[in-house]
Amino acid sequence: MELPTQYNAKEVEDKIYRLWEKSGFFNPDNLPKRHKKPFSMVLPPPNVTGVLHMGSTLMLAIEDTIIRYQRMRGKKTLWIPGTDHASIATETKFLKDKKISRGDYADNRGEFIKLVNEFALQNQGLILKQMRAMGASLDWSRLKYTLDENHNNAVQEAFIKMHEKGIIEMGRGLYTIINWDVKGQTVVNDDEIEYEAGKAKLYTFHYDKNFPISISTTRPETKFGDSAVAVNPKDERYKNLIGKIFDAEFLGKKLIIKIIGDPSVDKNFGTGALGVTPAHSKIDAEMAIRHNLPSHQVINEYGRMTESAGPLVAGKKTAEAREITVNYLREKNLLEKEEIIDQNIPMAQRSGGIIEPIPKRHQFFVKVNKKIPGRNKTLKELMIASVKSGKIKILPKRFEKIYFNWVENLRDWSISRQIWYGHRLPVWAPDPAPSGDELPYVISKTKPAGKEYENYVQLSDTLDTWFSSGLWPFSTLGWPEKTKDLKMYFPNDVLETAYDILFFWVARMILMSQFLLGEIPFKTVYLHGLVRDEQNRKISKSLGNNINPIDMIDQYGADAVRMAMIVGTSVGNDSRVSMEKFKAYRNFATKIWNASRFVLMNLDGYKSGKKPILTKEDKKILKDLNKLSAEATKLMDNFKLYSAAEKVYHYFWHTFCDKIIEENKKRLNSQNEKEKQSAQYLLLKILIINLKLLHPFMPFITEEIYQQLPLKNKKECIMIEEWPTKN
RNA sequence: GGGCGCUUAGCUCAGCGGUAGAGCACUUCGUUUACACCGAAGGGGUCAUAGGUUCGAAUCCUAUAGCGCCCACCA
Repeated sequence: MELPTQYNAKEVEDKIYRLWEKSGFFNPDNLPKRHKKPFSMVLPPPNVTGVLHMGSTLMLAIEDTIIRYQRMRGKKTLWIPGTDHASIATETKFLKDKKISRGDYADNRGEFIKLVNEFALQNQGLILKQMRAMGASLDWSRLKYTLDENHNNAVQEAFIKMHEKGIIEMGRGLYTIINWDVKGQTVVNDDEIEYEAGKAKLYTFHYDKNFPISISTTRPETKFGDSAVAVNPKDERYKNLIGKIFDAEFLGKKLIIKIIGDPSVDKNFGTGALGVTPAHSKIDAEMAIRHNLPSHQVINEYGRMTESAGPLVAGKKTAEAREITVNYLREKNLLEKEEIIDQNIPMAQRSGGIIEPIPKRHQFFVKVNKKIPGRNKTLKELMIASVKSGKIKILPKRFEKIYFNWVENLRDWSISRQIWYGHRLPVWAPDPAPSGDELPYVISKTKPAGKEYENYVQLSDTLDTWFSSGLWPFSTLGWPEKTKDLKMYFPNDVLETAYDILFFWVARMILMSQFLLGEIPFKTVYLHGLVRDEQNRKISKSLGNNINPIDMIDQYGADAVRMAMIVGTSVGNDSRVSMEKFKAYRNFATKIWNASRFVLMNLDGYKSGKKPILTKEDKKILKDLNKLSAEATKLMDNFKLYSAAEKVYHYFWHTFCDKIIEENKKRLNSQNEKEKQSAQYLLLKILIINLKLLHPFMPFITEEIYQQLPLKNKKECIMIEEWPTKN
């Protein structure tokens, strides 16, 4: 048989992938009988508008390796593919791309959604194709999308169930301070904020000449909304003022300021007195509730001053208002001090716009500290117990600590978004909404029937995209229906993802699963790190160090790319990629190819199935090989993929090729048929075992060679061969 | 401010209580009919520093220094 000396990955990969797809074995329903015990994972669904990047390449390499290993171990393996509509990300991208705003479609939301959806889906085929190019053995017959009818239904159902139990609640209006993304025109959750290090001026001043205390602030423009000055109750300087109420005139605006004592005030910061602005600070709002203070909103959703900010600044942008305020204070000799301090500026992760804390009505929240009726536990407690009990194992273990730390400090999850593209809340309310904080509303998937609901419309808001993603491990299996898949494949065995979405996603899945199914969503969480370039920089477009994985696959082959991603990458740690690495494993592929070619070339007269006489030396070699298999198995079971890959690599190249093949060349050329047969048997045996051990890592080349081997009991493909634990 | 990591051969990283490891790079040699995307031989580390525990420490403990990440967001 004539094979080229260099392995042509490009030619082989398409052909082999088609062979696998045709075999049907990506779908566990089609696997042979020996595959009984289920093993399931979901693919973290990439954003539908995305393209494959190095991070997703790493993810696919790890997950496919795990799945292929488990499949060979005889598991009934299910790996579900899907894509995410990624509401806020996609809508932001769409608006930017088309240079329009939601306002342009104010009267035609339907049309807007249609356009975003088209925009979102136009690239879906590309990312799916790229996953195939990596060799991912995903069950395409179960392909899901987060806007599928079933998933949509799951989202509505989840909302309804959580609302029923009082775990989802509407916020309290004026005293509910949310993070408002002025640029993106939506509420965002605490963890969607990024802080930019910066400097700010801290101003110390009196509201007016008659006011007895001076206060410090970095945001003078918010002071129009003040309703109190808080001091520490133990602060001797102010003790006797507590409880008094003063009228103050602040740039033409009349303020009624009560002096309150609150232990949260730091005596040593600034003047030790804090102007309380309930409408524009979460901490102040909490204080206002404790002390029963009124709240006045002075900044609106567009980052401009409201009417209640008074005549001199109403309608101005916050920055202008600040300038006017400071100038005024300076002129009137009310400004005591200006100092520069370090301050981090909150920015919206998606839009990059400034975050403005403002009050907002009719917002829904997941209450994490509320006891769930009938279970007497809070979501927080359930989330912690899932991991503390050992039911969920997080790898590497240090992330368990990080997880606990995060969950313990978790605050209520704000889930309403003013985005349009996404899952709309199943909430109906009168249109127009009555003024005031109270809103009569009905929870329903469709418009509630009845005369009294005639003027009800569905709320405009959609749900935080992570609310939807949190359902993924079971919605993909058919939940809320009681499907066969759900019964068989839930909880998932492994959830593999990047550590930077531990909170966003992993924690939310645990929350949702515990609440809705009373069960953990998965048993093991395998976290991988970031992929960096050879200079340890993050890979990003702006740095220009972007490596396109598809180019790498074209150039070096998918197997080499997969190995380069896996070897040298331990669980939870960042890894680096470089051309050298790709090259090294491309060379390894060639080595595998040539060694196999050599074995095949020397099989003249070989009788398969007949076991020849083996020397002591041969037996020792096979025994060592057993040891290797056992070691690799143990490493794989412990998710030490990098280590297993390296071991097999090393054995194949430096033991099998450099020693065993070399030492057997003489025997292969021997005139003694028996000796020749023994050598042929030995080499072929070692080769096939190595191919199996390598298959999860380098599926294409091992399959291509397997297809050409003369074997007894040959399976349809190496993909469903038995993983060698002993030979 | 709180937390978590990392520091081992030139580079990237394993090892995590029993005489220092891998890949890549480097040096020398080799046109052996599988492979030069190759082979053979070889050089190279007081495992960040200082203490401690131990018969024995890269490995456990405590400090120190440098680097990195996450969380909080003091008005």
